[in-house]
Amino acid sequence: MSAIQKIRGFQDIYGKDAKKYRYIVDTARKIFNRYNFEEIILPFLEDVSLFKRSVGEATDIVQKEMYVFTDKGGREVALRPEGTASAVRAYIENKMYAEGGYKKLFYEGAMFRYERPQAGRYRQFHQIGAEIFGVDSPMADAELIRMVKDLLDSLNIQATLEINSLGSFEDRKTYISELKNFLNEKKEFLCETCQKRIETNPLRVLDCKVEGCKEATKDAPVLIDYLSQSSKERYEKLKEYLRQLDVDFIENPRLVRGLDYYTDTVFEFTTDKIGAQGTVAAGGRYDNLVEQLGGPKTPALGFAAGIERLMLLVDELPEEQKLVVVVPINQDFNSEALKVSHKLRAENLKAETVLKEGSLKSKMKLANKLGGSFVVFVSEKLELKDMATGEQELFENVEDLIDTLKDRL
RNA sequence: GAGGGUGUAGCUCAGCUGGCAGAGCACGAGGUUGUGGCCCUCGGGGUCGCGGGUUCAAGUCCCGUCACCCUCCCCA
Repeated sequence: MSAIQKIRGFQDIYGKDAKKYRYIVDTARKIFNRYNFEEIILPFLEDVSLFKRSVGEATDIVQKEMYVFTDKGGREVALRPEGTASAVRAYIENKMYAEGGYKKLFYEGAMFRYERPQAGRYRQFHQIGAEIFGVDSPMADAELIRMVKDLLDSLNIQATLEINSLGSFEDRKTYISELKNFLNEKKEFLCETCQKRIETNPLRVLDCKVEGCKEATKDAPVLIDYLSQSSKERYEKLKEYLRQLDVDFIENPRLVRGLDYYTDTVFEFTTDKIGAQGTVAAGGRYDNLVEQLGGPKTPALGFAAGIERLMLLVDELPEEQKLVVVVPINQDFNSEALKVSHKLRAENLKAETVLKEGSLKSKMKLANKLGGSFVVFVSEKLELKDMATGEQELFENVEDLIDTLKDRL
């Protein structure tokens, strides 16, 4: 019988990695909570057209990377490739706009994209993200970015923040057609992929790392010159607020994002420490999306961070609660040992009963392997051993032992 | 979707121009019949990723396939 393997690009996260995962998510929860975001738990499966209409019909995500299938009811469904579309759908469907004011949501969980796996890129990967609905002011953009920075700071991750403004759809449309004209004139100097990108993703050409392309696009039209007055002002405000919040940033006039729905502010936190997939968190504003998906006109913005990528950058985990290993010295004391562990746990101590029967020596080896800081020997009496010093102390009853343990842990 | 690399013990890997499948670590038992780590002794472990081919003989050569890693593309 050959063993079954996991699906390509999918992974089991366990051991230290699971701890990192949990640590990252817990940290994010804490910080998002401080900023008064509410959690929303979103479905993994959505109607395909949700993503077609939000992420964009022409994007790689929709064209090549979605897990799409027909369910038993004949519905065309997709495993979500990202979280924003679902959040927006939920915002509209649950009429959260009717609550008045504005709405701040965060989510966490698996996303699915059928891509070739590589470092920091999986077919099932996990994101933490947050969205703000109903705020027009760039104050929100600044606070959102500050919040992402808070998260990275608490995880002790250094990343560079790049920002840009894409303006409105209209601004961008004019710009893109100008850019296409420019690129078509320079076509012969561009690399093969960029020649194709002129039609598929002209903004991306400006980001190309090939020297020839860099040279050819040096004098390319710059998006910011095409922005409306209000977009420019918004962008200036954002920069002012970011400085006020002590957020360092680099302006990258060529920064674009791969999803169609962005307007005005876009940002990206990147690092060069984890290989080719350097973007660790990214987001921006999407003022048209809610309306585009059938809701009332609502300005909105958000971001998402890749948990696996953050995991590559986290090396220190917070200290865990110390473990007490309860060892019956022989079988006659098994039931007493179970009771002792039970009592320790009832007092919020982390206890492991040695569940293997055998020589005391083998149980001690196990206690050591399990990482016990203390061992409690259970016989006619109770004896506490400090595994670091080897010192032992006798106790008349569990209560006294617990008191001593609480002091020492 | 394109290119390159790698699959041998639980882990890290060695195995030359084809000729008995190995090491270190880890694991188990014992040395101490009520005490871990260090040390010593002994021991268990392999369809050499999978399928086919060449050969007297394949871990080694050839073809296919799957998985992983890396790069491009794209993105978190």
